This record gives sequence, structure tokens and C-alpha cells, in this order.
Amino acid sequence: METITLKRIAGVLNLSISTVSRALKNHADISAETKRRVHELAETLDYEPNINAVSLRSKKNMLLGLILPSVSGFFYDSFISAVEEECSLNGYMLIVLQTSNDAQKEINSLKICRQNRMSGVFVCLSAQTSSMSAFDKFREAEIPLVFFDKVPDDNKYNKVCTDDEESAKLAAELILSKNKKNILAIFGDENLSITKIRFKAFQKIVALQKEVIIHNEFCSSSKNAREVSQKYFHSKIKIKPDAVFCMSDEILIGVMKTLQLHQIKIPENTSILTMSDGFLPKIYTPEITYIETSGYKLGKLAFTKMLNCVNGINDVNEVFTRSILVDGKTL
Amino acid sequence: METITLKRIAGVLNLSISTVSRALKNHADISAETKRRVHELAETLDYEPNINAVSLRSKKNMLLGLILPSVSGFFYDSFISAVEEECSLNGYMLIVLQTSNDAQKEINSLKICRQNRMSGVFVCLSAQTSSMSAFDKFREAEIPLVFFDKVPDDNKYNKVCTDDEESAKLAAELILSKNKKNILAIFGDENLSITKIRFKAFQKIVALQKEVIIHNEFCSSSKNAREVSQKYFHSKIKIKPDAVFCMSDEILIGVMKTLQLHQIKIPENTSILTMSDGFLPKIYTPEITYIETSGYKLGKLAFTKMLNCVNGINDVNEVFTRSILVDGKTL
DNA sequence: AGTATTTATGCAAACGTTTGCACAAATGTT
DNA sequence: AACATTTGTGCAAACGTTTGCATAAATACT
Repeated sequence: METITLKRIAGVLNLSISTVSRALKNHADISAETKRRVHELAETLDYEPNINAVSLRSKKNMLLGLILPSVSGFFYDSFISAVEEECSLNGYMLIVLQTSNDAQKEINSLKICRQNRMSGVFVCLSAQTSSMSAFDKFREAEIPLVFFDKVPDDNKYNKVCTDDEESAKLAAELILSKNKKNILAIFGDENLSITKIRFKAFQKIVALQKEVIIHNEFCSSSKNAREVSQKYFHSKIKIKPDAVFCMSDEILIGVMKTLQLHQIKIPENTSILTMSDGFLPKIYTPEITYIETSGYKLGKLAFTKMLNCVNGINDVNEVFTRSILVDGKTL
Repeated sequence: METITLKRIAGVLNLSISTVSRALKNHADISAETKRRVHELAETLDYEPNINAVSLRSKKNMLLGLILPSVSGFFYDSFISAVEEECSLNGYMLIVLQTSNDAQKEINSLKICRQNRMSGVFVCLSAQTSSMSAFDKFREAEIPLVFFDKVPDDNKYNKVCTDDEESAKLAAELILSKNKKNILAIFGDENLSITKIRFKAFQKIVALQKEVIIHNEFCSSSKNAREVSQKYFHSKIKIKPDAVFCMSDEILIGVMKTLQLHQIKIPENTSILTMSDGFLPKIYTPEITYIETSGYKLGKLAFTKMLNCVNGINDVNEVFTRSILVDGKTL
């Protein structure tokens, strides 16, 4: 099938290519009559501009990259969903690139973004990322970067995050307000900045209460969380925790397995509070009380920031989504 | 920052653009020495070809589209994950487009794919899609389409599916083999072809057993499934189903809520069998027995088919992933 | 009627590649 | 020594747009 180009339309109407081009963009120079004819023909021939030619000429495109460890997960799918929605609304296309938490693949993905001269890139760091040099080099290409969720420590980058500090603080306060005295707090991978922040904030609050016993654990997976929680809820343990705090869905899954296996009643025998986007907590019965860390909201926020970057009206900074408590029946 | 082009390299080395271009692709015409010099300089200058120019010239690109109702879901995230993995391995980029089950957005997404002259498009139909005309028109653009999961009935299209018929049949046989006599079978949205197929196959098997009571239900959401299952497990019901079949994760979630609320013991009071990619069944305790419908496998399969299409070595047909029983403790 | 201004259109270069063809120099063949 | 072939390189067109500038025709101003 012959492709329809400006040239083709120009040929049919006996106009020059430039006139057709301008007519299609309703340029003031072109007469009403000509515009009408051009639009009409373009419509019937189903003309669609060649994006490659446009991008080549204008040195701009409508591509946004999204680099993250994995699409499938507890949180990222809704983040992607939100970002894609906004892309669609604003005429951008979203390219998804997974790193599998592999630093080399992360660098490759960056390269792809650069090669394609994307207008901007969202990045959630892989757990393996040790150096930011590839990202710094990337910035020279003048392509804005917006980090989300797993972000670099340095604040010379644009970051959007759930307010981890606020959330963890809120979590600690809530648990204490219920007069819990023997708390098991399970956090994620120790290397991640998100873990550090949540841990520190949580700690800061509970440490104020001298009479409260607090057990801190760090887990890298659901399975790991299951094993670790086992130690505290094993049948031989006489005094079991009266509250468990889970830093994430991943942790929650492991903990719940243990509790269910040992037939620990919730909230009678122990309370639970988790941080989550809300899907998993509602699966369980009773529904788990959680502090919402919405991937969806974060996605919207990240897109807004990206748009500002692209339009050059952005201050480099870190912005947060607000934390909300969603009441289940478990605290 | 000045961008590095062939022209630039040519200028520095006092060569023509065409020589540089050929040298970089190790064309046989170019002398070893020249190749060396060109490669070296390209390396140090960090040359990266302008994809837009390449695509414009070659009329090809490495973009694949993925149109589906929503990124976030029970199944799609792992499908996307698999497809992206393969894309990355094969030098393609994946563009994700959500339809929110809106027919108009679906058409828009198709348009975007056409405008960008993508090399191929994966499609999971929205629940609202009533006409295939937009897709047929699309085929004229000679862009291969590979449908997955929610596919059109007509077999003039390329389709990759979990083997719904086989899976549902397997499910029915399994339940019967356990001597269940009062079965509740809950299916998804009645309009979807996937529902029709699963229902029909399931029915065909159980109908052979005259002495078995079978209750069929169709639900459009988890909430709906919860309400519907309520009718069968309400405390006033004397004879409750001794087995429940759930067509999908969505259904399972609703059913489990009901069972847990009414403290129905599994598998003592009732058995459960579901179809799932495996994530959710393993969340519950005991872990739910399921027939695996792997989004991941399906993604791999879809990509293989797409590659064949793109390379023109494809017969239009429908291919299936194999169904596997994964033993939990609930049947 | 002559000049200035407006209106509508076209020319041609540019974006960065790829590639058929031409060509000059080097080498091989009689 | 004359010719044929191989080897290495460059020219220029093409892909489909956009856009500064030139220009022709129509209108307005003295």
C-alpha cells in the first residue's frame, strides 16, 4: 500500500509540499479555501505524518522511558498504569525497560534511552546500582531524569517518593498509641535507601518509649520474612510479639504465612500494620490495616514532575506523596 | 553539547560520510585501516546513530506496541514482563498502551501504533470491543498483529492463548475425580470469549455425570464473586457446595473472602480449584490448588509468534500454552 | 499611475542516515 | 605496455518533514 505523504497530497492538489504542511497546521499564511481542500484530502486519504521525519527534523520526540527492576510486582504495575494514563493524555508514548536488578542492564537501558533521544526517563534504581556515574553522564545529554521509589541518596537529582519518613513515623506512632509493648518490625533489603529511611524514622519514634521491647529484622524476600517471623511465633516461644510492623507487601506475605500456619489470631493474638498500595491487605480476612503507599498516586506525581522538567520549569528537588492510614481490622 | 554524527566523524578523519557509515558497519569495501580509525574515533566520541534518521531512511524501526486493558492486574504484569525481556534480548522497544476497556481508547492506541509505523502490535481486546473493523483496517498497513488472552473469535487472526479449553476440561476432570457431588463453578464476564470457552469446556465434562449437582455463576468482579458465593455459603444454607471452581484470580479473591468470613475450612468443608498464574494461590493458607495460566509463558510465546510475523515466516493461526496442574492443599 | 503593503504560495535547505553508482588508484593478466 | 580487474573512496539522491526566505498576485495608499 502506497504511503500517504505531504508530497502525495501536494501532487494531487497541485500545491507545494510546504503549503500542504502549513495548511495542515492551520498556519495563518494559508488561505481558508486551501486549508479546507488540504484537510479534506488528508482526511479521505487517511494521512498520518511520519513521526520519524518529524522527530528528525524537529529534534524532538514524544518518547518517555521508564527504567525499573521489574514490571511485575506489588507496586510498579499501578505506577506504570498511572504514568501511561498521563502519557496518553499528553501525547507521549511510554517505553518500558526492565533491569531485573542488574546494574549492567540498567546501563544498557540508559543507553537505549539516549540513543532514542527520549524526552525524559523515569528511573527506579536497581538494588545492585552502586555508582551513579552512568546517570550523571546521561544528564549531559540534557535528558531529564525523574527518579521514583528507589532513588539515589544525593539530592542533586529529581526524586518523587512516598513520604517514607512520614509514613514510618506514622506507623510507629499508631502502634504505640495502641499500647503495644512487644513489637516485631520487619524491614526490607538493608541496602535500599527506602529501607534505611523507613527504619530510621520508625526507630526514632519507638526508641522514645523505654518500656517497649522492639525486635528489628531485615528481609530480602517474602520467603525470608516468613522464616524470620517464624522465630518469633514458633509454638515454643512463650511471649510472642503483640504487634508486627511490615515495611512492605513482600514482607507482609511472609509474615501472614507464618501467622496463619501457627494459627495466630489477628488481631486477638497479635496486631498487624503494614505499608502497601492496598491490594494485598484487602485480600486477607480480616483486612490488614495499612499505611497507603500508592503507586498510582506516585505515578501521577512523577509525571507532573517530568512534564515540568521537559518544559524547563522545574527545580531539582524531591517531592512526596502524602501518607494515609487505611483502617483494616488488624490494629 | 554538540551531537556526534557521521558528518562530524567524517570531518575529523577527512573521509566522506558514506565511508564512515560503511566502516561502522564493517562493510567489505572499506580498508582495515580506515575501519580501525573510524571505530576508534566513534568510540571515543561516543557516537550513537540517530534512530530517527535510520528509521526514516530504512522505513523500519524496532518498536513493538502492546495494547491492553490495564497494566495492573493479575496476569498482565507478568505477560508484559516476559515480552519486555524478549524485546530487550532482540533489540526491540516495547510501547505500552492501556485502553481501560474503552473501545475508543483502543482505536486511538491503534492509531498511535500506525502513526509510529511500529513493527508489530500485541493486543488484548478490551471487554467493550464490539467491532474488529479498526483492526482489519490496521492490517492493511501491513503491521502484524498478535492477539493474546482476550482474542477475537474469528480465526483469521494470530492468537496466542492459554489453552482455555484444555485447562477448563482438566479442572472439571480433577474435581470429578475427587468425587465431588455439589459443585459451584464461578466464571468471569459472560461476554468475553475466554469465559465462553472455559465455561463450555467445563460444562461438557461435568454434564456427563448425571448424579453431580452443578451451580454455574458468572461474575464481573471480585466483589461480585464475593456476593454470589455468599448465596451458597450463607449460614442458613444446609447443604453447601463441596467444591468450588474459580475461573480466575479475580473470582478467587471474592470466593475466599466469603469462605473466610463464614469460617469454612478448606479443604475439610469445601475444596477449591482455581485458574491462576500462581501468585495469589500461594498467598493463601493452605495454598490453593490451581491450574497454571502463566502470563509469563504466554508472553514468551506471543513474542516468538511476533518475531515470526515480522520475519514473514508465520502462518496465521492460534497457538496455546500448555496447562499444568499445580498442587496446593485444597483439592 | 506609481509605490507600499498584504496575502498566498513555492523554493530549497536542513535534520542524519543509507546505498547505488561512479571513479581513481593499485594490482593483476596477457 | 596495454588492458582488465580489484580495492577503496566519494558523490548525490532519497527517506518525509519543517521553516526562513523569496516571489507573485492582489489590494491599499498616495
